[in-house]
Amino acid sequence: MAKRQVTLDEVAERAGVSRSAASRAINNAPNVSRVKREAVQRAVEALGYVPNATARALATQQVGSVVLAISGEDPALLADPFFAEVVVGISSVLEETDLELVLSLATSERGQARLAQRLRTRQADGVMLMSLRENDPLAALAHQADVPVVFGGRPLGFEPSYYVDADNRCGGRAATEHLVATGRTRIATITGRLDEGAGTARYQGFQDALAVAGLDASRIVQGDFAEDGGAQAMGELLARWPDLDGVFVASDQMAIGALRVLREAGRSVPDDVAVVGFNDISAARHTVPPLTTVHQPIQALGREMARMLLAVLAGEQPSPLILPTRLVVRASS
Amino acid sequence: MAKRQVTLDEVAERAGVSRSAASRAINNAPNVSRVKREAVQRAVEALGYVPNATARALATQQVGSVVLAISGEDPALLADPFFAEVVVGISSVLEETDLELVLSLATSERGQARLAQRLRTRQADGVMLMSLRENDPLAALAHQADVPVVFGGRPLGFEPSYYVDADNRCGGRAATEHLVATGRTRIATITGRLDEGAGTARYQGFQDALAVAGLDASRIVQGDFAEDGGAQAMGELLARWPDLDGVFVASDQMAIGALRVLREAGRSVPDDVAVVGFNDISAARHTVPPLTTVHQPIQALGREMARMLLAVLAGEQPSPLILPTRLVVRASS
DNA sequence: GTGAAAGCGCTAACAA
DNA sequence: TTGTTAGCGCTTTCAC
Repeated sequence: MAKRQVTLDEVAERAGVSRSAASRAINNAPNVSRVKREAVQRAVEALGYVPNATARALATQQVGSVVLAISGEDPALLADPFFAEVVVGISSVLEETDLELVLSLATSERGQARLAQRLRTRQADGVMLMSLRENDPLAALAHQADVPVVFGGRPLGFEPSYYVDADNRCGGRAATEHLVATGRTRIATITGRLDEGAGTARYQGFQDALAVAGLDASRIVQGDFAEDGGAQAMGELLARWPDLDGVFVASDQMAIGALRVLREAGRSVPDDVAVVGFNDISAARHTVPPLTTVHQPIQALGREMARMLLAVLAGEQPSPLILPTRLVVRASS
Repeated sequence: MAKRQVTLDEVAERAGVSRSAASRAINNAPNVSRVKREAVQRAVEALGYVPNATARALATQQVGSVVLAISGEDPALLADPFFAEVVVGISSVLEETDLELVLSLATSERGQARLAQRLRTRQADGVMLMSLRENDPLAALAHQADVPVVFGGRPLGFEPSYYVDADNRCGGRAATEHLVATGRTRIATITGRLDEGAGTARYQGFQDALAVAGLDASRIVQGDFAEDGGAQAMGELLARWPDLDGVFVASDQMAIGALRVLREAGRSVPDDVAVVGFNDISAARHTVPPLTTVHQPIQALGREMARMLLAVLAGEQPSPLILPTRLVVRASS
């Protein structure tokens, strides 16, 4: 540990050139002669020189990292397969660049404060913000941020310049239409959090479809996207509308909880009650019965967020992106 | 964007003190008079000063971040619920500190190279390394690393100073003993990757138990910890030893795949074949039938890794940690 | 094509 | 308790 760092000066000396020449050679700037470039090359190898990123960052005013901030009070949020997939997408893009990914769970007060500071002091070159709540303090931060911000999902209450979202409304509609098309008439929904864009959009899709079909859209219980919440919501639904024959659940995680409750209540799926989820997480294929759900390209969401941020960083002005969703019919409906 | 940064000098000037005084006040060093401290305080507020972390890092030679590196060729690794939980544990600890978490998926050549560089140039204050393979290039890096390294799971081939692991061998043994105790006699196993510590340890536990019971331990197929691998391995197992009546599967993910194959093969679980998994991921409760499995405290694993790293960073020499595992009996056995 | 010199913003040793 | 003075290691004008 704590070996002394080999500095650029040492390389320069060894190569018998000036420090600036060495610097140019290393960052392969154009104005360096062949011989010097090669001399520097050799010196670098010989000395095992590796540039100090911090110093470089200080000099260039570029940090070399971007942060992914996830809002929400529960640190376990990240364990949600949805976010995990998003992270995979993001890091697959970032791996091709020299940027690194800083994970910022802005759950505690402290976490929020830290994030705020980072955003204001350009301690990151860019920020990706996910799953903002309505009136989320992070939104304010984003506005005064010193660095580009890309949103994952459209936040409620304002339209950011850069975001990538899935077509949640359309997906919710497709899911519900499917229930209608398969003959269900007493259709309920377990919504996601209605203070998040994805939650409201999916719910709107639900309303859209039932309005067109002329069906009653009042069977609704609000959930929270998580499994236990889904179970609880299903219980409530069953208690209030025991005659329901179809339910659109705004996330697969909740749908898994709902399936459990339905089973415990002795309702057969899909015979008594058809269930359609949302997200198409990998677990959806293995529920019993396998879950009909709305597929959204989660990894792609992450990838596109990262790409968009890169584009902004490169001085471009990419336009917002809406990724398509599509219904995947399995046995639960 | 790109507001000019307020510097310490400006604060000092505004407060009417020297820069060093300002610096001391801000880092609340002892030797500053009350009045100056407060003057600086006010100036900071008035100017909206926020220290520049990069400059500080350069001066103090402390970066303020730690990296979690996950080895493996598949970027989707992170979507594994196991890793996701570990990350949750880590970040819950880090959130209490001023360190941030850099996620480094060392999957591509490039990723590895970058990580190597970071490790060698002290671009992070510490490193957590997970799921190293035998002869993993990362291990070499870890040795020449300039910064403290904490391992998640014991790597094969050497004993690092700092690691936290789960008691995999004991867990594998408990799982297998349970199969024995419930009367199974033709017991097979789907191992994890045998070039990873966790994989071999669980397999050893399997062997231990069967040796004690005097049963045949030759029914083994190697898996890879992932669901599809588990399905495939189960197929192979069934083909080679159609008479098996119990199987210890070294990860829940693989067990989920195995359950599917058993169902498709018309074997009833647990009547024809008892299945025991490992990890106790949340999905294990919802398989059909619910999965008997070996619980390990995954979030705690992450937490302890982070704590251990903090301890090392604080100059302590924490001893390695082995977290307990325990059998959770559900309906699949 | 090359080198000298002036920073980037902060900390820390030293002298006062 | 205070201020002065060097750095930390790199980039980048600006003359040559």
